[in-house]
Amino acid sequence: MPRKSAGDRREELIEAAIRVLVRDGVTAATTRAIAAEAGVALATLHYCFSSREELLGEAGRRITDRTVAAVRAAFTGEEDLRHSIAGLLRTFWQGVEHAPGKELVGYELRQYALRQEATPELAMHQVSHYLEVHEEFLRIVADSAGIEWTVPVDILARYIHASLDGLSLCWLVDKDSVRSQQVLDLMTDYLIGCARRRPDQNGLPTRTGRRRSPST
Amino acid sequence: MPRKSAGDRREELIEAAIRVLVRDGVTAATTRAIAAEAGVALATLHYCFSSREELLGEAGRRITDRTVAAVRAAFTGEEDLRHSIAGLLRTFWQGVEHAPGKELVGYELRQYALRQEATPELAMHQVSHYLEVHEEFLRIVADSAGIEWTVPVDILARYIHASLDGLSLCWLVDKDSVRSQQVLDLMTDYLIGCARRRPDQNGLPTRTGRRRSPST
DNA sequence: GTCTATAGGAAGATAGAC
DNA sequence: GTCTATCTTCCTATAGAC
Repeated sequence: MPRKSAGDRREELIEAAIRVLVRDGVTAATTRAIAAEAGVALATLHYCFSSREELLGEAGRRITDRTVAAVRAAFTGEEDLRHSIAGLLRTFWQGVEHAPGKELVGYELRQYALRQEATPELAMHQVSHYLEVHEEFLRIVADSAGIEWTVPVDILARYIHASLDGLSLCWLVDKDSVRSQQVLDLMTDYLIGCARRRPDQNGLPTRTGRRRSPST
Repeated sequence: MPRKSAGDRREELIEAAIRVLVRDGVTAATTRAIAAEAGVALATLHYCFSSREELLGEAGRRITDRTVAAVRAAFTGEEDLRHSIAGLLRTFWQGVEHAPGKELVGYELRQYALRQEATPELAMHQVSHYLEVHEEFLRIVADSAGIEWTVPVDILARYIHASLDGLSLCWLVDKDSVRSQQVLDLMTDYLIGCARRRPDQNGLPTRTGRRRSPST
């Protein structure tokens, strides 16, 4: 009833789409369901978006961005290497256990994008952002704990992303939190083995705390 | 036109469903598409299966069983630990790179099952069979190379499954075979670190080659 | 910009003749 | 056991009044 700009409506519809996606999944996120969730008529949705695919794409990108921003905000490096790495893994893992719906729809959207062949960018968006944030965290850990990685950071980031992603999917199926935690401990041990004391850089003290991406 | 037993038709329909699933994905595997692929009328499908869900469940289970059987047949342990572990990972990885469609539909079916809430067993079937075969391979590697694992085998199996699964999904998106291989090398190194020489068991020679599951 | 109404189609499943 | 024809429901998307 109240008239709003197309931009505002788009906004509301995207948020409504996210709610439906997280609650009921991609297949259930029909244009009708989303319009109903937003409290507007079906035609209004098509006035703001050219197609369901466009809306789902926007919603998907936003879910990724929001998740990545959340972990970015939650994570801080520590001086103790083990705690720092464990914290990195925990930051991601808590997101999974506390919001399984979000995690699940992340997978669904990735496959939705892979099958559409008109939206491979959505899948890439998701993966590349996760890889980036892992790289960033690895650098923070290294800075905080005063170490350097013996393995290229992009490879290590890919390794962490893959392992966490696969472990999440496994947990979504069997909900075995105990064994999952043991696997996380395993990963922690391995990552510690990939670190070596940083050769002293003429007295410069190691920086601690957060490090913002130096150039974007 | 030719009359067959309901059992034979079921068989043909399951195989047809698998072809459609691998080629076009879960969403495209409609009852009509499957019936057409099998060359029978739509009603024949519903004569043999009570619902689309039942048929997809059967097809999904068979895909898993077949994939697991294939890797089982392809893998053999070796005396050299590194080669043995690398072989284990390669056995799975080749399946991914050579048949991305199968891999992708595996993910899709898992999520389909997770959302149906009437078929959680399909997802469990998939995960538990993969975990089992990894456990089995880890034991074969240990036997062949004459080592023992310093980490519980079920945890190590979960770790390998999760990492391979996540890496596959990542590769399906960005197709970065080079970096994926480097991650596999990383995993190999780590697994080697989880092995220790087996304490000599009063002269018994280490068994080499395949080991069939001792009791089933 | 927002709505009601509807086009136009594809989905799962069934009826009933053969 | 197999078919054609159809029911019913749900989908995406649009037409056109307000």
